[in-house]
Amino acid sequence: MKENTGKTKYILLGLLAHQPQTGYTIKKAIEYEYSHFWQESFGQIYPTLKQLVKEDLAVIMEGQESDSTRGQKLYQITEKGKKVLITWLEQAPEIEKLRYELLVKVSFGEAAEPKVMLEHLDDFIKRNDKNIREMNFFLEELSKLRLQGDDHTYKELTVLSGKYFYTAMRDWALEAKHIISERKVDPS
Amino acid sequence: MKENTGKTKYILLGLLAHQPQTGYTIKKAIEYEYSHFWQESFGQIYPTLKQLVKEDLAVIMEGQESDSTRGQKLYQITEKGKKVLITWLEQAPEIEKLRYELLVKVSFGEAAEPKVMLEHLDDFIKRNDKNIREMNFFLEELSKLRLQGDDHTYKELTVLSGKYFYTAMRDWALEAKHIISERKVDPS
DNA sequence: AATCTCATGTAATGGGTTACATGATTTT
DNA sequence: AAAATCATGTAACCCATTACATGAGATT
Repeated sequence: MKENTGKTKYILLGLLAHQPQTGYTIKKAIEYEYSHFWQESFGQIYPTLKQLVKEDLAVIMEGQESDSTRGQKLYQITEKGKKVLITWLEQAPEIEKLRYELLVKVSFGEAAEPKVMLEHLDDFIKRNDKNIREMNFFLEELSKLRLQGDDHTYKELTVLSGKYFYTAMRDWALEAKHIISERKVDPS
Repeated sequence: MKENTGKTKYILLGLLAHQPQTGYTIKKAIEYEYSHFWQESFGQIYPTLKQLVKEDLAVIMEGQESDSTRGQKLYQITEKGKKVLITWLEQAPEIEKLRYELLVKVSFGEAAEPKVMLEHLDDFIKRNDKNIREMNFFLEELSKLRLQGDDHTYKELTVLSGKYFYTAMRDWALEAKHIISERKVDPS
């Protein structure tokens, strides 16, 4: 088995710290709540869960399953796991590197017809608009929960970051389209 | 040798379309002008250049080196290479996936002391401010070149995207700090 | 009965960074 | 003479996705 010095381990600990879960529900949770800034595949999740158990950071909750769980394994974080999680949270996060294929294409825009980049930007704007609507929807949901005394401040912050991010990208693309169009009309 | 179905190939073609270059100058160009949205290592660049030659997308410029080039190989894009580049530019870019460790940590913020996330956010704000200043500097430089009749519209667009992006991230972090602090003072 | 979703897991493959190896030229 | 930079390249390793294999339970 691999050593796994990466981040998957800590994401899983963070999710297990919230509530005991199976590999499958962890995957679904990441897809639903983290996909705009993080992703994990089954190929990472299952081996890493095994690793967590091996390192005493999590245990499989045996017995007392009320309903007949078919084959699933419910993982629970240990005290040691909580400590490891907190230590990791305190460490400075890695400086983020982006890989934005759209921007690479735009940078080579001169080599193509202006229409090509304008179309890519249109698609990009649509995508970002969709994401902005999604972020707004989540913010409303979280705000409702808050009124019911159910606080999710930190989750809200990540959704808010998505809103800021997608809005900035959309606004940039609108300006970029404008700049390219101007130039097309008046190539002085 | 690897097949390399990835993007490296096209980035190199895009850079070679601008001017003939060596692997080394390509690396430096990517570090200087692309690092905020793309990166490549020597371990990718050199094998890919070989591959380009093998596929007739680039050739090594032999002879006529005026100054004694020590061991370096100057690569030049071929007509076939230009066609392949244009075809790639026309294809829709891959939908971008982010991996933002800071946001993962923030999402687990409840498990740590508020001070921990506030400090991470402070660092993040500083980093973004630095990047914003850098983008502004680049924009000024490009604007000067423009006055001299040297157009870099598409390059400017990518720098502008950086400015939008880093500004949005900084503004979000400022609001996030505010929200966490409010909550700390008044934990009703 | 067939199909869909739940559920776990492994193997193959790909893509990328880092470390290492080598040597020339330039700067201090 | 030593150190820094220029310059190319390979090997090891790591991380991650995808494809595949298996099977239970639920739905049509």
